[in-house]
Amino acid sequence: MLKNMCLIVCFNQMIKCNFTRLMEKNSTTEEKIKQAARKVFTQKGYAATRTRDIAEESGFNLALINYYFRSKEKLFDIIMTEEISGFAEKVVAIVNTATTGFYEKVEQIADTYISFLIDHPGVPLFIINAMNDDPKKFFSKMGFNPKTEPPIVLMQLLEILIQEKRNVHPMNIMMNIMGMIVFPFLATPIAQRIGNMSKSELMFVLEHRKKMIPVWTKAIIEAS
Amino acid sequence: MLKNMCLIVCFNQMIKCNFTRLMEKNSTTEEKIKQAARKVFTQKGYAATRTRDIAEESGFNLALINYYFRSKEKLFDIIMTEEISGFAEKVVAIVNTATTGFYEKVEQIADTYISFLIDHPGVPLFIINAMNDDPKKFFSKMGFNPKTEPPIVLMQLLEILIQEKRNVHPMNIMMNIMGMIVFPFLATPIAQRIGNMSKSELMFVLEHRKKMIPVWTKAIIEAS
DNA sequence: GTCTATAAAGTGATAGAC
DNA sequence: GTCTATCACTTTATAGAC
Repeated sequence: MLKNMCLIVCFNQMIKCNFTRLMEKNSTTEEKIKQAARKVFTQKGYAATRTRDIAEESGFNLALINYYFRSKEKLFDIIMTEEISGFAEKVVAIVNTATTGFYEKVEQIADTYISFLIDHPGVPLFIINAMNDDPKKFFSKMGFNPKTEPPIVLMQLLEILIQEKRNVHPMNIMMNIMGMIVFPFLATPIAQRIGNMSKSELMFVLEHRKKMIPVWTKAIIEAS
Repeated sequence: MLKNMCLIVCFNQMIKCNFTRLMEKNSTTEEKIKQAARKVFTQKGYAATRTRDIAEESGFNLALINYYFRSKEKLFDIIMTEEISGFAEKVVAIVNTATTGFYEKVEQIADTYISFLIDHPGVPLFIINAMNDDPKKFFSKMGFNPKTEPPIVLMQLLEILIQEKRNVHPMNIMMNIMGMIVFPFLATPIAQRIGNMSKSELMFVLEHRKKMIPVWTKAIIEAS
């Protein structure tokens, strides 16, 4: 009988423990505050958000922000680092594979990124601001340092340009590719106001870009 | 003798007056504060700049900002409006002429804009932030309202796309053109760090873009 | 862990002397 | 017009009760 009781208690403990482990990632106070911070920081930027905004958005008290994260800046750094890795890690893998060719990589990047950005349209502006605000900090958070070898895509592109005797700086091509992927998410208001586009129309245009960016890239290189 | 004195005084007054008129546009206190404000606002954005920063940058006292401009926000609005018109007015003229063709316009815009942006590299990020921060305010300051007819370029592009039976949304082409012009100025840190480019190298690349953007545009359209 | 209350510093704006 | 001094308010951060 005693043994049975013990087992039940043990079992309940186990359930509780696993349940907690499963839930905690999304429902801890700490995590809730982080989610609130991510939302507000992404929307308004560092300077314009007050810790009170984050507290309100999280549903918790102002003091808890400092209890969990020490300061506004430390919290921001965590969010920034996460956003950067979320943005970068997808691409780093693709960009540094030797087994795929250049155009194949462009295809993968365009597809992966645009899908990601459709779900996180505020990320590009957030990242570009963080990058311009403090480049050194940004690239170190990104795990990039001057000694890092240039990514394989860049080498592959260079090879194509040399082989085909194109007269362009590879960075000019890379900027076009990055711009084609990212710019629409910076200029959404233009599309909406001047282009007079509805949300679904914008969606259609963005989906179309996934397919077209590799094609356009090829055309750009061949015209150079 | 009295008459001579009078003439001299008059003459001196005239000199002084004209001299003042010539100088005042650049050396009035008001103008100096505006220049300081432009610099700081463009560098750090509205929320992150303190009126004290502007005062220090201008060389004048904090109180003079309110004396001349009533409030931080009113000063910002003036700067924003000026930046927007400076950025827009160049293009509006080009974009709405019926006498030039589409590709000719792209040529002119690329050339004019990139030259302008080389001298004012902080403007694109400033404008994009202002636009995303408060689109309604932004477009009204820009003199654009929903009733405004779409610019002539857009019509000309549409005509080309229909005539050549291209299967793209015109906005997709416009975003590429805008992105090709503007994106390098948002991503300068990438070029410098990852591309490891010196300032002169970056300059060379940017100059090359002036010529290439029309060519690339044509290639993109023909590949669509 | 979470709250209330408050300290400590910052920030926009103004009054008043010169 | 320009400055110093200061007010009024906001904002980050912490102390201490529960």
